[in-house]
Amino acid sequence: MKLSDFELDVMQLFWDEGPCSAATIHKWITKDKNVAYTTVKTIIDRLEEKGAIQRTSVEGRSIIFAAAVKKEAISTKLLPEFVRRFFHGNSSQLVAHLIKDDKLSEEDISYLETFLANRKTNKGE
Amino acid sequence: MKLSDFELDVMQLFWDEGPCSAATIHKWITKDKNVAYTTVKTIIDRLEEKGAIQRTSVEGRSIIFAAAVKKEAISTKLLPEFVRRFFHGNSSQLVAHLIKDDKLSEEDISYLETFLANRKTNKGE
DNA sequence: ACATAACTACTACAAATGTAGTTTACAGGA
DNA sequence: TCCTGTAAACTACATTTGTAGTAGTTATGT
Repeated sequence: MKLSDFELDVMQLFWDEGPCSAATIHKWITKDKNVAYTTVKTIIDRLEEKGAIQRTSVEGRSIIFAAAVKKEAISTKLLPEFVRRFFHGNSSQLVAHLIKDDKLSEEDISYLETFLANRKTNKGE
Repeated sequence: MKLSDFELDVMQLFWDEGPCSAATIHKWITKDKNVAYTTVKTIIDRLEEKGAIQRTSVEGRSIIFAAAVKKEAISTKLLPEFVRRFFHGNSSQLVAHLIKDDKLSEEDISYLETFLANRKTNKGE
């Protein structure tokens, strides 16, 4: 399933905020860019056609949609492609890039340390 | 400058292999997928229009093109967007994802641990 | 000098994408 | 019950993208 940029932005909201109506998505989207309700609705229609979201219920006149594919499923497919394209398929180069560009905040670093520590613990048994 | 998937694949070759002709690019591309020479030529024409590549010389009947934008410039723009989309703008989650998916070797991970440790040391003084 | 192969430039076209208007239907308030 | 506003469904359209054909031109070997 191939999703466009705009479609991915909408999926982002379904993934992060859970099931909701087109009107709600529109409300969120317009915080970033000014698009008509019908534009968002069209994207939602296409996402439904593609099977990326599905109807779960109805609230008044509004249809409630929810993601039908996991974010993981998409990122797991796109990440290797991204790494291939810009880092010769070598993930460690990507990490090096992040480090070099100082993209890792203190918080990121703590998170990673914890993550690595836990990993080691689990490995050990 | 927005480049399509196919355009990025061609840029990849200019970036990695240096200046070359459309015929050469075509030869490389067809290792992966079967497309006509004119298709590749069209992509090259569009890349030139977009200013992503430029003519550097002529060899016989062939025009030699070379990348006019750095790969870094593109990845530096696309990576944050990618991270925003799939990892809440949080680079460490991307790294964690790579580790979880076994995309990093033990060596990569050791390197990362060392980096994290050093970083803390440097911060402390 | 000429023919020919190959390379460029131009044209074409369907599908996808971003964007939004128009029409229809119905939920909910007066 | 009827009106009205809102949401869904459908239609529209320019641009981008992937894909390739055709026509024109020229380097080069004979």
